[in-house]
Amino acid sequence: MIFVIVQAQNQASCCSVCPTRKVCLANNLDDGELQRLENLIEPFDSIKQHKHLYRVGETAERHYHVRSGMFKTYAVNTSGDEYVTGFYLPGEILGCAQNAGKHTDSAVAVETSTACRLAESKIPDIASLGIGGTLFRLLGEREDRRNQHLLNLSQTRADARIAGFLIDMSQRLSRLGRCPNHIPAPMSRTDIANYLGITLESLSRTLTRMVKTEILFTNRDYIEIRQPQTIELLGLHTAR
Amino acid sequence: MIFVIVQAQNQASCCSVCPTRKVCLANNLDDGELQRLENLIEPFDSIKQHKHLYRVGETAERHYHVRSGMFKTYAVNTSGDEYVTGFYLPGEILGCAQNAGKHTDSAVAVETSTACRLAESKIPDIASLGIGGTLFRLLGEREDRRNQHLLNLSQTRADARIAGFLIDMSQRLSRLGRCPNHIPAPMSRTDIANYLGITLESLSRTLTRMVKTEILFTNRDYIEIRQPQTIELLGLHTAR
DNA sequence: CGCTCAGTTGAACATCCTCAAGGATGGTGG
DNA sequence: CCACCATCCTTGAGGATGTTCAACTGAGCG
Repeated sequence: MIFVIVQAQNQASCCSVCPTRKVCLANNLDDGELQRLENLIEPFDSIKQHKHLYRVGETAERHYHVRSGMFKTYAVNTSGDEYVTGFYLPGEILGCAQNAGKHTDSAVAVETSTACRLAESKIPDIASLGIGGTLFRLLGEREDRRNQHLLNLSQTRADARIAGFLIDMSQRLSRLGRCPNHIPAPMSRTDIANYLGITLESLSRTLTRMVKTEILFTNRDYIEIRQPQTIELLGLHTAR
Repeated sequence: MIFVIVQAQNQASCCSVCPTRKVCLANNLDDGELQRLENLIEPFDSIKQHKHLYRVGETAERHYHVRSGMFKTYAVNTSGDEYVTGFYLPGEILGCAQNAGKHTDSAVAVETSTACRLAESKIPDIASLGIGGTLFRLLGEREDRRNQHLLNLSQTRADARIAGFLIDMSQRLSRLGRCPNHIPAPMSRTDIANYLGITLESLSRTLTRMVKTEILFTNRDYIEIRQPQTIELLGLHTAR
């Protein structure tokens, strides 16, 4: 009986049956390449809600690829304030941000999630698989998202920041083949507000207003975009 | 006579006599390695004020290393608004931000400057020189600065953002062996305000207030930090 | 059932933004 | 060399927006 369970887990850890296969490194590989990739990747781990994937200051030896669920990364300043620096969906990479070989942020699961590990030392092997390009594409997209977030934070209006956040999530969900108007929100409102650089109260008030005007529908678990075109307009709008 | 001038230029383009040698890729190389590096790097170009190093959408074939002066990078949104995404000092790398092989931002000289070019195709050769580590360190520092900027923008107070900016510039100047309290400002106030996500007027007013309280001294060309400890405090302070 | 914590709502206040006008500076042409 | 102009920067007043502090609501859980 135990044996059966173990076998089931092994199967589940295989890239060939991974639900995010189409959007991660395993994209566009033939069966032989896929098997070689599986030998390079460390079996995925299940990370319980609020458990850390890694912490700031730890030696950065791996990249992590989200397989299911959601992670957030955050940094803490000298005053002890937490700053949420990113949310990560399946297929996305985290753990790259490092300085002098140490992680410069911490990563925690906002809901029970799974992630594959890829040792940095294996990156040359990855490149030889002909998927170095995919790796760099993923890293490039990550950089691009960070730039977008930066531009988003240079806006002052709360509704514009929220819209920018929703648009970003929306695009990333479409890429996963999921509904772009149904934004899962397993993270707390505090986390979202923090990520957007506004207070919890501002976020709450603005969301409430957007629900009243039927731009959104929200509950504890998700945010539903009812008027995508309005959100799009708000996101483009800059306060200056 | 012409020959003499050409020879002088060639000498100047050599890493061995480069003023930023100690903070760029040429760091810690012996004479032989230095010569091999010089063969990989394209001779530096002088870029006149307001001239572009590259533009968004162009094929990203090279990294650029600032040799002297200062560059800014910026993006333009669909409404035509400009967003300054970074300022670059000697020794720093720009041109990495790309998506699908195209530059996602534009780079322009804010004063007459020089920059070395490094073709991406040469990066494997760079790695073989044993300075791949230095390249990744430079890239890592760049990533780190971007993260800091992100955290800076999540603050709402103009004085905190300005302080964060000055602290960042200060640290980068020290690394160059230059005075950390004398911040050159060849870029316009508009550029700085834009970079900090505040209006030109807010920047101006806040700077004026800081000058009146003798925290700073400013003129068109530079910002002098008179009370580093006050700036430090403001930078740590978060509005939330 | 009551506790706790996340989220919402309210009122007063601080800060920033907008629009507008007034300097200062650097370059150009007479 | 100086007057003029364009541009950049500074300053002012009023309105919009976000923050703070505090009270309240509601869902989840022992």
